[in-house]
Amino acid sequence: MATDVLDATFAALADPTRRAILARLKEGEATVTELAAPFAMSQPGISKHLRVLERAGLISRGRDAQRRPCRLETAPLRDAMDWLANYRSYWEESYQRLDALLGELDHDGPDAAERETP
Amino acid sequence: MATDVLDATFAALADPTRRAILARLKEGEATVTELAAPFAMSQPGISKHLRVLERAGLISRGRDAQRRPCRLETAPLRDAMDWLANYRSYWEESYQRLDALLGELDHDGPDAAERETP
DNA sequence: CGGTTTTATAACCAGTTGGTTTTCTACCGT
DNA sequence: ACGGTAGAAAACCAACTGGTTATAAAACCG
Repeated sequence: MATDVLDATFAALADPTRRAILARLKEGEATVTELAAPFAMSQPGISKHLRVLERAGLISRGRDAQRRPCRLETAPLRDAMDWLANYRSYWEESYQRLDALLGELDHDGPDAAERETP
Repeated sequence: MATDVLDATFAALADPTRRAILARLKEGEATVTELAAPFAMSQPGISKHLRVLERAGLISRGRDAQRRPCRLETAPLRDAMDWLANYRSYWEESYQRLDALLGELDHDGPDAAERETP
């Protein structure tokens, strides 16, 4: 998993407009003007965002006369999730420790193991 | 899940130095100089990266005399994974469709249902 | 052909980012 | 009290971002 791929992916995801565009593309292909409609932004503004998404591999574009329909590409999203998944065990481990602590408190009260002379 | 939280999280993750710092912190707490050691970068450079990570909630810092040990905080990583997980069904669906298509080909050949006058 | 629609490109601007060097503060050990 | 160590803060810089307007290119429609 090349670092600059993750760089581009995370950077592309760090903008709410671009995340909204991706969310819209989950519903299916869309043209640039369709994608631009919900936003109070100029068309070239949207085109710039689309170029960022395209260079990150998050969308691909076809041809339909004048239109350039965009479609979602999920491969980089999976790479990003794979990277994040490396941390899943870490936070689940925290839960396990918390669970164990709570269980111990419930049973014996705090520091039951360390107590010696009651 | 507030959008500016995801903004800050993804933006923080979009830098290889910062991702390497997080990876190091999986092994446990570390001081600034410990974190800086592997990089060909000035100490203030690392401090700047740490501030970005801290403002994104990805690390927290304690006190140990002059040292400010950093520890990993996973909550924003979970939020990021939650957001990405919304796309998991999409790419799995693609696999399902591919699976279905391959199964159909194997059984009846393509377009078996549409055939009428052989 | 001429006009309209769809998209891309260019040039520009303000603000942010990633890095530097220099300096400052706070704490430790002797 | 004093010198050394850990880290932060400030000032600066080049490069990149996110937005704009204006213009151009490509393909349709009549």
